[in-house]
Amino acid sequence: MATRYNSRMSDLNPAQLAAATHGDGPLLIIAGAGTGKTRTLVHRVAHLIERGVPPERILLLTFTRRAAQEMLGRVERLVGKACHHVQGGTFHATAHRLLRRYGAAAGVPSDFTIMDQEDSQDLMHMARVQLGYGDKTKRFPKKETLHRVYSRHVNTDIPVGTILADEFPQFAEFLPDITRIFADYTARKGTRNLVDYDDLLLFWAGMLESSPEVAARIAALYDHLLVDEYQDTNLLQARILRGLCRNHTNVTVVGDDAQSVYSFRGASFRNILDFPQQFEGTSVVTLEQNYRSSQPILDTTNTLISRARERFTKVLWTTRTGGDRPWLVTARDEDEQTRFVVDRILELYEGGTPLREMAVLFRAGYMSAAIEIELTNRKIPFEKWGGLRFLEAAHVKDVLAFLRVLENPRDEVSWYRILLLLPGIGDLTARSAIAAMAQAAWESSSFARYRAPARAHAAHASLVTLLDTLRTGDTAQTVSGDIARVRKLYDDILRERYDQAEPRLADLDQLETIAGGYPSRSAFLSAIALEPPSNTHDLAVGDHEDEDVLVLSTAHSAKGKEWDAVFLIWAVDGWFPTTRAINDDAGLEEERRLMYVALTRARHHLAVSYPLQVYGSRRGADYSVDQLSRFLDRGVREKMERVVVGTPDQAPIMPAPPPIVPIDLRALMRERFGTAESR
DNA sequence: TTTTGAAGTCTCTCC
DNA sequence: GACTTCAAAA
Repeated sequence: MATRYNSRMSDLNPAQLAAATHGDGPLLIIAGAGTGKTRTLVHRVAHLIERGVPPERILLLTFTRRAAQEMLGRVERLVGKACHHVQGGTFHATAHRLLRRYGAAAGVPSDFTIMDQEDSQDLMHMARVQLGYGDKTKRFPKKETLHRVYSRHVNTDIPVGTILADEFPQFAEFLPDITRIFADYTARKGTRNLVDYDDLLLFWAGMLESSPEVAARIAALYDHLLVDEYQDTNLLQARILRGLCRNHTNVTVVGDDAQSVYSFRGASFRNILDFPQQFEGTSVVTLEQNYRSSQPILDTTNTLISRARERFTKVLWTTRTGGDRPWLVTARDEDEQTRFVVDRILELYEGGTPLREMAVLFRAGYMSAAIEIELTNRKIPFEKWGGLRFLEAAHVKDVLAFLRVLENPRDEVSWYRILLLLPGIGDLTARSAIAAMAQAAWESSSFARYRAPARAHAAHASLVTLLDTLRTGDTAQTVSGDIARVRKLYDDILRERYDQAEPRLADLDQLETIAGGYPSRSAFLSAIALEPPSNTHDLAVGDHEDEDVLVLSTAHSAKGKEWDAVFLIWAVDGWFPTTRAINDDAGLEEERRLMYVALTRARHHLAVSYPLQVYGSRRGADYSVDQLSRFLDRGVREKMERVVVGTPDQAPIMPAPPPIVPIDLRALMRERFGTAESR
């Protein structure tokens, strides 16, 4: 038994070995980028299993489902199929599983529906309108803002008033109104049997803190807890961990404060810094030897992150020698940038680097549009991670809404969405129908009994028929069968509503296919809310691991990954860092860490590019001259190789004299804070 | 009361 | 440059 695993352990360096074979008690692993963090965690799981810990009593919390699967796959290669029973997934998915099983005991009905972010915002909107904040006498926060404040409050425990004062001072005066809306929002979720993302965590923490019997049962499920990417967890998640540590303190967390990039959802690298205080007797292991990147790349990224205000000091080093310096590519404009990236990709490909070993990274999803077009033209296969998602498309959400009201007749958000689709029904009719159903305690035939106005008779009748068919066929029917039936009604509406119907109909075909893989409607609905397919390839059946496809990804979605060659595009001030963060120290620091994450993905080749001139309407201008990202300061640039493509001194092709737009600080301030200029 | 057209907003990151 | 929201017409 020990032989197999001992031989595997020889792959590890002393620090990794110490972490992997750590006994009981809390363990904090500070792991710099590319230092074999995953390898260490994988070996630790293997070690625990070999030591006799039952796999099903190990809980591995990761940032994405993909990360969990990848790790468990590697554990399997070490210890065999025993690891199949290791519990794993995201915090949210784990919370979901536990709530379905133990929620009832803690007062949470087990048949709830999960709302995604947009649903939550819609429900927030309903609360807002209901309470009479719809009229525009004064500037009042929109549903997105309301939801953001709410979510931050739940995840960080920061009082709503403080959040408003810090981040939305222009809305601070509305605190009492906002509090009322939040109260109504919460009540609505309760009566409609809806649960948002934050509730999943909140109820999990609640089960552990308020109900001793349930808490004991849940805490007794696991002997060892392991958490990956701990720098991206928030206070609520830390509370959950503490709650799980009733009977033992066998909790291992791994993270890198320099890679904390999710503060927008309440994460704080404080969690890492405070871990030793929260768990007494913590052992700390630091991993500093980098196995990923060449020395010149490391020199560049080390310099970049050395500018950070506050961090654990650790300098990554490698024994690898040689390698090219990263390129800093100045392109005349976006076209030149695109051409450079695609040409270089082909060059590397000709040289033997598979497409799968290359990635193009950017700050936000929409920045890859030009590259996508060019790749399509040149017939280079790619997949895109992050950015706008398939499931967020309006037509997909429409179809899902039908399934959701079947699953949860009290789902007000979905009812409203469906009703508005029907000809002859608008806002008012939809609300009155919903009110009638609420009156009838959401009894399933109450919609059929609703007396629709004359012009909506036909629509009402066909919807009643459809829902009846779907309800009665319940037992024998498949989820994709349900969707097919919904589409008999919906496809016509879709053609009516959208200009380019064809690609949208194709999306629905795909949805039908995915649904085929799920045993029940509720399993399907929960799964797609918690683990949405992250790229178009995930949607197709089967695995595509072996396919040779280039990756386009947001910097966020690239975290935890690595490639032989990495291209970071749009390294322009105002894009990366985004303008939103420029007046905010903490935001700027996070942007810097995000760029650090992006650049440290590269093993051998790294190119950072930025176009000098941008055409098109950005703040109303036809044209602007851009500056290199402030993060690539002189010290960083000295570690890089400068490359110029296009002819930058050539006069730009454009109408009229160049209306160069300086950043108007006053306008920005006015936008942020209303009228006052001082601050 | 719904629908349609036009002005206005605001750009992100993810479970 | 896309999507939402607001206002007028059917």
